[in-house]
Amino acid sequence: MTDSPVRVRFAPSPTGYLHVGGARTALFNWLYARKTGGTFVLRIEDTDQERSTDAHTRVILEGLTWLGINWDEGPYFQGAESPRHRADAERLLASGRAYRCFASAEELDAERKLAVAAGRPYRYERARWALSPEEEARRLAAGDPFVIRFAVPDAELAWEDAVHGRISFQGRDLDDFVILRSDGSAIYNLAVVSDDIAMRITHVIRGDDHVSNTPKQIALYQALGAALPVFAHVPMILGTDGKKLSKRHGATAVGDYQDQGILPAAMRNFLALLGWSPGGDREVLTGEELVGLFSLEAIQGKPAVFDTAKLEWMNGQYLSHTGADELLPPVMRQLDRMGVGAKGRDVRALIDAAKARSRTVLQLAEQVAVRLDASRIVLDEKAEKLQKKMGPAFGASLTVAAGALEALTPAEWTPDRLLEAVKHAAETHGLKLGDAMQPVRVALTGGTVSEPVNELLAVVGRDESLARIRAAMARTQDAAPA
RNA sequence: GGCGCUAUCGUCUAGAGGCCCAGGACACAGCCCUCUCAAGGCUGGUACACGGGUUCGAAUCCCGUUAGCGCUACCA
Repeated sequence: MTDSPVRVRFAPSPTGYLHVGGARTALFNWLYARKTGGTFVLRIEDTDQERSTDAHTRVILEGLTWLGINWDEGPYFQGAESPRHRADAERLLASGRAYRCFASAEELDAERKLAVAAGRPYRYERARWALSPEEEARRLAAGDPFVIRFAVPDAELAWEDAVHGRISFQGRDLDDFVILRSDGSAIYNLAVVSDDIAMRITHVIRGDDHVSNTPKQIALYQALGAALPVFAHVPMILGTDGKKLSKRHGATAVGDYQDQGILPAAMRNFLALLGWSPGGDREVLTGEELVGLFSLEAIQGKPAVFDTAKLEWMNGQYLSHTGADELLPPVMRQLDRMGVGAKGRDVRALIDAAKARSRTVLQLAEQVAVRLDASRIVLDEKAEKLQKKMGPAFGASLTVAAGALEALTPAEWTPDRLLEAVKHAAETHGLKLGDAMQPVRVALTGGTVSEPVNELLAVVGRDESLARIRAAMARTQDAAPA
């Protein structure tokens, strides 16, 4: 089994967007495939006709692609495999491992309700619904609807889980579950096993919520005469309140993070570290390192809380270390959305100026926009406070700065010369460097935080910088009491 | 209720019997650097759920308790 080439699969059902939990499961499968030189198969489990949509399928594929998770085979659609599912059910029926059950859903529901009302656990009893051969033949001939149930063996159903170690269930604790509906379509557990066998899947890496399906599936593999794959059940992802991550917790879809300006590489790195650790103190890892270090056994057995603050920190790390060329497309897209044109400027220089102080592409684009377009300047709280605190000195500083800067020719408008000029002006007027710089920063950006002021001036440009300083001077004069 | 999984700082985790009166990262506080902030550096607080064993020795092994989570459908 384990000596045959590794084949793993990610099998989402297209009934919603690509959840971060699903994305992480996909990532683990992908990492394992890449690590072992195996094959990563994508299978869409669209057998729930009611809830599955093509739009969801598309979003899932886009999400995976965005994360850089590429698949080697597929996407296959489970719905197309129903003839094989049915054939497998028939085989089980023929071999006596499964049987027809004529109990209707209504009858069963009624019994269940009764049991619950009486406060006792409900169990499906095989004997309770058993029919004599004659009776079964009669109802079959009459065309009565029936489902096919799997006769769960009274035996231990155990496996060596790659993340949890040995897990064991007793067959007698499991009900005879339905494998084929009365309309002839397969139920999940049969469909999955049938597909995984047909696709020669060697390692089933999936969410923890499938642990209790596994004994049923193992019994099915055995009854179908197929070798068992290795199972690896990865724990759930929780919200900050310790509950399973859901819409209530805000962003849960991969697309949400894309919209918030998270870089795919950062998202991938963060997701990989959620429930898995390479050991030691490593945090920021390249895709290659992730692949090289990955192992199923190092996956954590307990659920992990999704910490947005750490994601953003991680994203900031990537933002700082990613070149402007690479950041240009997402920033341009965002500027576009904001309705800000590049005006023939080299946006890459602006990206380099602002990326170290941004945690998301959104923040970065906002900073680029301010440097591009004066109309986006809005005094923030700290800037207001500074201006108030400095009083007339604020305007005076600007006047000093303007004087020194105007003396510079366009050719002299370089970071070095700018720093020199401002320093000199500050000295001659007895100003502290900070008192000379901060008002300029506020005039140029509306905030008290930015790259060094001389670099800011250089990147905004001579005419534009001077215009912004003059505008700020005018503004402070208006605000000053008569 | 039954069955199963899990249990180290607020969060992500390192730790596979002595190296641990528990290490790193995020977050938080302070300091340094500095025109501001970020980055970087330094410092600080906070954790082995509880109770029994086993052992010369337990965060690490065993049992129990408690808690959280999952499953318990003609959903996937």
